[in-house]
Amino acid sequence: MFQSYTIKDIAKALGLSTSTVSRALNGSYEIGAETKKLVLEYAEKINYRPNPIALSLKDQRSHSIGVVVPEVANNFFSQAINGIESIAYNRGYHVIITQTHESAAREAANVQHLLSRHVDGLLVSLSSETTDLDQYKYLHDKGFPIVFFDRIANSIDTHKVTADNYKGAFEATEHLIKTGFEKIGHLTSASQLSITRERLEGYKAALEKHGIPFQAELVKHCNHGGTVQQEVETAVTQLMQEKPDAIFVASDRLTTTCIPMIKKLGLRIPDDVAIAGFTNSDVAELFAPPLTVVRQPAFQIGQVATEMLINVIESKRPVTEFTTETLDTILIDRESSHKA
Amino acid sequence: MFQSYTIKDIAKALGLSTSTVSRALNGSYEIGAETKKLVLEYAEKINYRPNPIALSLKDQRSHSIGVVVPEVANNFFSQAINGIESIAYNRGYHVIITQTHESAAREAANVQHLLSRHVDGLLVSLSSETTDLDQYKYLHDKGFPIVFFDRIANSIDTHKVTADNYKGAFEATEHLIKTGFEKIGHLTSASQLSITRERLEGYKAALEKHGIPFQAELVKHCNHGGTVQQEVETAVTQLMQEKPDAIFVASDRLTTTCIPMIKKLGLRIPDDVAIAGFTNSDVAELFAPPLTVVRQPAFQIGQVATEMLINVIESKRPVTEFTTETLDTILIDRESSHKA
DNA sequence: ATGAAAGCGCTAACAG
DNA sequence: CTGTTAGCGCTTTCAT
Repeated sequence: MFQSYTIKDIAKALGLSTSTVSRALNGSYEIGAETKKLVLEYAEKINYRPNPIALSLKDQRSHSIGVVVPEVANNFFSQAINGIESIAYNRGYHVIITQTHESAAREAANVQHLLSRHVDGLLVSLSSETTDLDQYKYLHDKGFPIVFFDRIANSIDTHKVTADNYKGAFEATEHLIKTGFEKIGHLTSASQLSITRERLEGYKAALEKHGIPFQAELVKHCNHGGTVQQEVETAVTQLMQEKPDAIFVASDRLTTTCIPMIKKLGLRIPDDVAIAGFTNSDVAELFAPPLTVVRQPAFQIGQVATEMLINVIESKRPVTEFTTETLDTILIDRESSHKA
Repeated sequence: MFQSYTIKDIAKALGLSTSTVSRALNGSYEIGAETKKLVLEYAEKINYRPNPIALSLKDQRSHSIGVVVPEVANNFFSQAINGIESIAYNRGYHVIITQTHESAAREAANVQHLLSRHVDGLLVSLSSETTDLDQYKYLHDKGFPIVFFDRIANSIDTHKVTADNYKGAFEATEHLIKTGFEKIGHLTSASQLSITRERLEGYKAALEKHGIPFQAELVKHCNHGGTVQQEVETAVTQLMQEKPDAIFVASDRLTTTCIPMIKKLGLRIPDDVAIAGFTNSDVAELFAPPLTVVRQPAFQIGQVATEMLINVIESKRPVTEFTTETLDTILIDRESSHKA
């Protein structure tokens, strides 16, 4: 359909062999200076580009990395993908993005799909439904490069990158306490997710530090992470029956979806109930009221994870030492958490 | 690094030739039923997956499509990408996404990069800086499949998919007029963009229909489409000096960025100035005040564009008939456009 | 210093 | 019905 020049074309045009051309192009030393110059100039002239597919076939590497995320149309993930792209592009990899839509089955299918495409490594943020990590364990044991980010798999010893969820949650909760709220609810995602656990711990720690007893009935989980309207509605309704004076919301989607529901119940924010939540929305400032948020360094998380992954991929020797990078969150204080 | 089985492994294990195995796998008729069964069962058992790279090399197709968009972290584009992915995935293509960040130079580099990766076709939404379309013309003339979406190139006769920008703008403007506003400003992006032109036309047509004279000083352009804060600030300030009683904003990013600026000028929405604007934000309802928006069918636009592109790619004969699909927008009426 | 040839995984034309 | 062979574009021995 769209033909570009090959090494053969150059060889023919210059009366050389393909191997000579190849050597010239690759800056090999064992080659005549003038021949080399000739080849390079001609290649430049016809705008020669090596065929990456042929290269991949040769060295068994696709120069692509697979990304598995719950949703693309989500502030956190689109920003993270932005970071992933920026690094991958510079290091000569392309990125294949797949979405799980929070389904474990879809996630497994995506991983299979990516493997069949021979990606060189995987960047994964687990779906909220995922409990079975066997496929990742299997791959990792075989030496296949995997880096988890954001929603990580604790039981697998590989590179991981997250925001400091514990600290972010701690700060948000403490902020609410210091502002004067006493009965603080917690709206969060599926309990098996790492982010859910870490944020819950941060929430608990802040309560404890300030001598507020933890009450299990003030914590409500949404197992589909806010993608199912009904679920959030139920959780919010139940939570509000406990009459908390503030809520700390633990995920991007939940933070935005819970607000209209609270309003629907006839409650005013922050007069009846204050809100602080994790979100990477750029427009939280424009909300009624402007939203107090914990913001994750999504772009950097994407970048760091990609750096790590490509380092593993390009490592000469099998990697056995793995690290977990934790990046700071930012708390932005706005009206939704102010005392009436 | 991570080895999977090849057709050769199967051939060896079963004492057959690779071509027989290939035929069995591809369901060729000229093959013994039992041999076929044998091969298929064994392939199934070892979870054989054909190497797509080898296939690509063979038939000179990469089974990947290149996407060129301004930004990923943008409501409209992330939703469109979602649509692109959904179709591409089902039709066996993978998607390589690149971002121009509204730079023409970056756009040209991205196209080159994608071509060097031998993508089978291109899905393009132009940057606001792009005026030179020569590279696209050249490719298109050579028969290379390109589909433009959203921000299209009028001078190139290929498939295109857009929202009905004219109608969307007309409806929004007419809505403002019918609500009772009389001096309606228009905040929009770079004038060379198709979406800018079409929306401006819709705006003008609505004014004309209702006997309101068009005033050029009520139209302000932001050449970087809202990515540069300063530019929006200048445009908004200048526009407000004309004292419009309503503004129709013509792009996603601008709609959200202009709001804080208007507030900063001490103006209340909609009491001092009403707002209606294009945006695909999911949270426009939560704004203060809730925002009247024109919403584009971003997901479908992505889907339709991808369908078209893959059809061209897979067409046996050169495609010479091109169509432009126009999808309806939705006007959602909320407080920001209500009369005091 | 350069060319010939093999091989990466797969398919298809060509023999049998 | 099945095996042999060539070839996609490129690199890399192995010869020369």
